[in-house]
Amino acid sequence: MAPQSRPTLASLAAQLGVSIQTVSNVINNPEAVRLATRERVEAAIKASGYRPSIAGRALRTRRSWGIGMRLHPVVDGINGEVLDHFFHAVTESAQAKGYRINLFIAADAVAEVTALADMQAAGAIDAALLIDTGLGDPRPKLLTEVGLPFATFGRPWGETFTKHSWVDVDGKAGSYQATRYLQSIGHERVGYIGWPAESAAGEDRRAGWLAAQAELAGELLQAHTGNSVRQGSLAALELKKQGATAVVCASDSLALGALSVFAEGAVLGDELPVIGFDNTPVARAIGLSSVSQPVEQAAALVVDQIVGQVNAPLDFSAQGVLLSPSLELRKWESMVASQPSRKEI
Amino acid sequence: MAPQSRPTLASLAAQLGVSIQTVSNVINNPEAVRLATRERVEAAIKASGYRPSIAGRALRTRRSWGIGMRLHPVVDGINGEVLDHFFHAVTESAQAKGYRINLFIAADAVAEVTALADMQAAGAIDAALLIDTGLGDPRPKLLTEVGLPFATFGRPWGETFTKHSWVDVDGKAGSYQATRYLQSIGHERVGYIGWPAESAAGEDRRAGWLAAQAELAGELLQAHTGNSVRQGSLAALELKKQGATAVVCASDSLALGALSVFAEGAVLGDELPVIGFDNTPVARAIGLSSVSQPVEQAAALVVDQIVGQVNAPLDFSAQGVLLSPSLELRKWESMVASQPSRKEI
DNA sequence: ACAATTTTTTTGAACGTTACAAAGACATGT
DNA sequence: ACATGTCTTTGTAACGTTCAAAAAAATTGT
Repeated sequence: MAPQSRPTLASLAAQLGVSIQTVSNVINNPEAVRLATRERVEAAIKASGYRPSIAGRALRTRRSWGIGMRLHPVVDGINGEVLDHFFHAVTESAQAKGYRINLFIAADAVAEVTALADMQAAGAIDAALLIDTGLGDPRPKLLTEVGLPFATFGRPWGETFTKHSWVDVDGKAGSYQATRYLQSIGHERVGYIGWPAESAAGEDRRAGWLAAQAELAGELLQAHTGNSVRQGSLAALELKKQGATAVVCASDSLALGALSVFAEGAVLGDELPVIGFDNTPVARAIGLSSVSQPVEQAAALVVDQIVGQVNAPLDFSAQGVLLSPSLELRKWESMVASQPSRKEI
Repeated sequence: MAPQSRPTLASLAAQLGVSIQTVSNVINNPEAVRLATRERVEAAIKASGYRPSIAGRALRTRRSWGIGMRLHPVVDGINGEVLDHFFHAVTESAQAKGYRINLFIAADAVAEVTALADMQAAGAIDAALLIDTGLGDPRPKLLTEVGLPFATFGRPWGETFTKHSWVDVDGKAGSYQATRYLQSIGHERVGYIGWPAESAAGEDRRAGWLAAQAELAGELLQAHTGNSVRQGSLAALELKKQGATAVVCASDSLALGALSVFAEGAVLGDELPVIGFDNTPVARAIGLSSVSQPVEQAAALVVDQIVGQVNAPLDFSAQGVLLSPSLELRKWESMVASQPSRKEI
């Protein structure tokens, strides 16, 4: 009634001379309304710019259309780009299905679950999306106990608790492909630079290289280290000493470091004997080949899983999907990471 | 009543033998309740794990405690890290004040405003946070017309519409400081590598270098280019030809490129004659000096501004805050970006 | 002991929506 | 004309919360 206030079902109904329920039906159950009435109501809705109140709707239906997602601490930055991309894709997929992403921060896994449970209790979210599952991750079990629907980006590692929906990328397949490629262009002694064995995803990536190199029955040249560029360089130097002529790396950061060792003598346009992981912008800029994760597809699938669970919470057909990454081949484009031959520029 | 359902004010009240309003008061207006009653109610609340329904609350109070924030397309990645950090800090600040961040995506500025207006109409958000203001940005004006409280990270550039709250970092002061530092360690011919003149933030950063170099009355050596590492290298090469001995760059990406030209002959531990901007992890890894933005402070302030506007929408005391960046000085740590002298490792 | 005052608690209504059931309109077959 | 069935519309109630005002209880002063 008040001129300033936003339109509601009641105000529209009064204006049109129909009942509130009829207007509601036009929105939620159009087939139940006679065509003539429907069109009249739809026109009024459009003209008024009416939007259903999510509070009113949530109160009545007990659905918030919110998905809780923890914003992890800023990680390396160079590798966080994959998560960045994933975030974007998830938000897009969720939005397309009518869901909104609710961000929050938490200090650790337990605090994350507590925060999610609180948000659920408050009716702020219908489900959660977990990122970056690790070995023995406690969150899936806890969330299941709480009764909050969820899916994870990252498979369940180890035996802890596996009855949930997840999407992950097959790191093993990626590094296998990368290693085989380096072999195919003439490298027999392909080394691997990766993370400590505690990292489940890291071990997965290592397994692919291992499988490919084992086929050649040569010496296995590998290094476990941190994720910095510097550490990549140091590890690369060591592997080169041991006779490696090329390396597959667990990340682009490590690959960037390895370049300074393995790109020696190469000129712009060459295929570099180093392959990274995650296909970050840095790799693109430099012309570094890298294993690319199908981030958008993963995001779409994980949102599908979440929506499915929200709509059918009883149907406990938890499923996992393992996506295959692809190898992005490139030639050296930029002179970073080694002294360029000046004439090439 | 039902054993499964979550506690509500009504269920608590019934259980305690008090009225609903009393329980509500314990939560929102504790001073109004007698101590003995209050403690009894508080104990029951804690024991039951009760959380107020945000839907019920929002419906009644017309406050959603949501802040809309657009997730921008993944940018360079190497520089997006600043935004990443800002996102994190904003979420943390907002959460500490009881607000939740609602993510969404939009194709362009107009779509962003439309989406925000829709969310406001639906009662999903109370306010918006705009990021990355550009020259002639249409959003502040549009949002003001819509009547949605907001603040921006980024000052209003140009004359378009300035009556709004904002927080920004003084890029000019940062590059001035950087240039002066390079001068102080012996460089007279400090060049500048920046972005095209269309970039308002870029021009701001350039202005600081300009001011510092103008004081020496020497030749002004500068280049406008894109933001890639490669372009940084090319520009650096050109400036070096013209006689520059050091450069200040508009970003760490550019600085990374410039290093391959200006770090020639340097050894690990040297102070590099290149200074970047935004203090990204890459700069940290390499040992590149960089201008650091006070991201967390900016986030806290912009959230303060938003909360202030939500609570006092009539008080139109739009204010801008300009924060000073700091110069992070480093010494060359990693061998990326140039051939390392092998013995140093 | 009682009126006046203050403190504490309760009552009733409303925020906007949808589920459910019932009523009304309309057509069909006898 | 009337019962029967289908299609369309409407009334009532409820989701959980807070506001405003009224009622009840406790405190104070005389």
